[in-house]
Amino acid sequence: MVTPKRRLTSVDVARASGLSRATVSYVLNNPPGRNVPLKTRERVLNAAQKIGYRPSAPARALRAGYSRLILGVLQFERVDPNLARDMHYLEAGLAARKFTLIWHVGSQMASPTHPANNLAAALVIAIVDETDPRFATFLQQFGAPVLTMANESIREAAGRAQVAHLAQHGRRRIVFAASDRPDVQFLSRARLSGVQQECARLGLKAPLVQIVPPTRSHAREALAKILTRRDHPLGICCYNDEVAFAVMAALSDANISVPDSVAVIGCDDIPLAQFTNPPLTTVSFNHRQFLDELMKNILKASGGKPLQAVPPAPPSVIVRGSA
Amino acid sequence: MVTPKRRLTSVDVARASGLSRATVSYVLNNPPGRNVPLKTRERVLNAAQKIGYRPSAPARALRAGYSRLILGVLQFERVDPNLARDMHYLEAGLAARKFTLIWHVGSQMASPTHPANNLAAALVIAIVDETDPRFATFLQQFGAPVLTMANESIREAAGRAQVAHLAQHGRRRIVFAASDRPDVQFLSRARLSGVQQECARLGLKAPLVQIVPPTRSHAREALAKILTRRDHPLGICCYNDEVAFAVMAALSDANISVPDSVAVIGCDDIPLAQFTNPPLTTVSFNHRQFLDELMKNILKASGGKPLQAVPPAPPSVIVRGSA
DNA sequence: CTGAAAGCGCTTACAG
DNA sequence: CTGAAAGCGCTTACAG
Repeated sequence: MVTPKRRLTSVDVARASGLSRATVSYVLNNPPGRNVPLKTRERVLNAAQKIGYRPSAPARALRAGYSRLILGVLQFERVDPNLARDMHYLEAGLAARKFTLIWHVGSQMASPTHPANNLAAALVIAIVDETDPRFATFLQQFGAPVLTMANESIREAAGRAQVAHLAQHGRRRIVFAASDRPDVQFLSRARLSGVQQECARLGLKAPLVQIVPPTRSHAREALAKILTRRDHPLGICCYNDEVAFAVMAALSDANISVPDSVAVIGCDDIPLAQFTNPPLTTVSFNHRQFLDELMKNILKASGGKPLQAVPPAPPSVIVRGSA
Repeated sequence: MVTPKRRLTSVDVARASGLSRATVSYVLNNPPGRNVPLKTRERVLNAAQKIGYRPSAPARALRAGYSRLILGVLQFERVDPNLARDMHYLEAGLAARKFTLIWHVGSQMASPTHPANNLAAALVIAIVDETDPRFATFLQQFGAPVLTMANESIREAAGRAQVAHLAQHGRRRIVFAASDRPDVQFLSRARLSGVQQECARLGLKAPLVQIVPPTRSHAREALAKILTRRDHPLGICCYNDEVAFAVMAALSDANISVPDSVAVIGCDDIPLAQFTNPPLTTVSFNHRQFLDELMKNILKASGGKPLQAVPPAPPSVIVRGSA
């Protein structure tokens, strides 16, 4: 006789184990103050395993009023190998506490009533432009407390560290090489602000700002004018390592020696940074400490406690050769 | 009088609009064969908007037995700027059809009964190592049809295209520069297979295989022996552009001119590829066409139709200077 | 268009 | 440990 295919429920586990639905649930959820004998536990778990039972997350979430889902929001463009490593670390920590971290990587700002967006997440972690007011609205739609990870002060600190390093190595004229990507302008601004602060503190002239397009020929043209200024030893702070690659290529094309004539410093320490000629000096963020704090904060917040700001660890300079 | 905070339900919308719960649902879901007059529609939508109603996804999923959630599974390490662009395209297309694409990026293979993993997704799109049998088990736990995107034939085609280009430019001795990253070995193998096929087809000797570590000094050492072989004009097919960066740096350190002495070709066409000296010749995938096919397939599959393999478009060589 | 109702699968308080 | 039950919020078939 052929039984029609049907979702397996806790009733099936109860039947298969010869126990009650209540006991099945107690075993599977381990509520405090309910000690099911080991033998009974095993009967339940074996039966569940045997018939291939998987509890329904929607039903659970509906019943509980919340889920153990944590939703990360970011754009794929923001993912670099370092961030990837950090996110694995974060996810492993959350998984150990039975939270699942899933990601919304979209640029799609769907309507708030769009049900598919309503995941009943316990918490939203946003790695987005917190200065963009549209994001506040967007994040609200998920109907969960929001923890914004992006952090202005750490970005400014990176800019300051770049200038401090260049100044220590005798550069008196600072250029900030900005990205032309619209989606990172807010990051770029914060970093520039740090560069400006440090120039002022050290008594240097205000930095020149030059947007560097992401293609070789355009980067070359963009930098041509600035490179004729040789009033002082030039140091170029790049928005990030990608921009630094473009700057290094432009300098190479113009036969300008690095770091003798012009020093270049990047930001992020991507794995490819060591492969420029000369290898790229850059700024590295110490995220580990930050993530540990963040994790504590997440666990608190998903338990209903209010969120608090997490202070980032200071960035450090990785000296390689370009500055 | 202070009302206690409570989740808003469709009952609240019914009350606020002075209509019935059934009507609210009909307006919000637009079921076929139910034509609610425009005026009534507006009353419902305005009320929902006004009180800030957001339907409960878990309740909906529980009722419907399925969700409009599509779960993508990949590792952040696999994300490059090109993939990011493609995924935005895919997501926008799905969003237009009211599907939400979310991502599981973890390496955590949680237990199948872990409820948080049970999202009741309509479909799972996996960008993973399909040759790793553990993934099959892992993906099953999501309890949805699985569409594996990774595709052996396109990878082999990339390897063949690399060799064809090098051979056309007079290289008779082919080296395959492999990655040492454990997580891409299966990709690397497929690409090598394509390289071997094309060498055989063109009557070249079987390619030498050299693992290239991702640090400059180790890459240099690894390539030292191979570079002494000058029996034939050498062409190096790199597993991807990252490996190509390491190879180019090693050649530069050894004062070997590219492409005169040794030609180098990458794979993927990452944005930084143009910034090596000389700029990197590489293989580019035409994903757009593939994604359109994939989208059709997804829509079919989430409607219960069986999945079918999607043939990829052939890759093309971007000629820049290194080969 | 309304109103009353069933039922998706789950957890949990309750009486035994 | 069981058994019967309620209720999370939703959609939808039904009679009116």
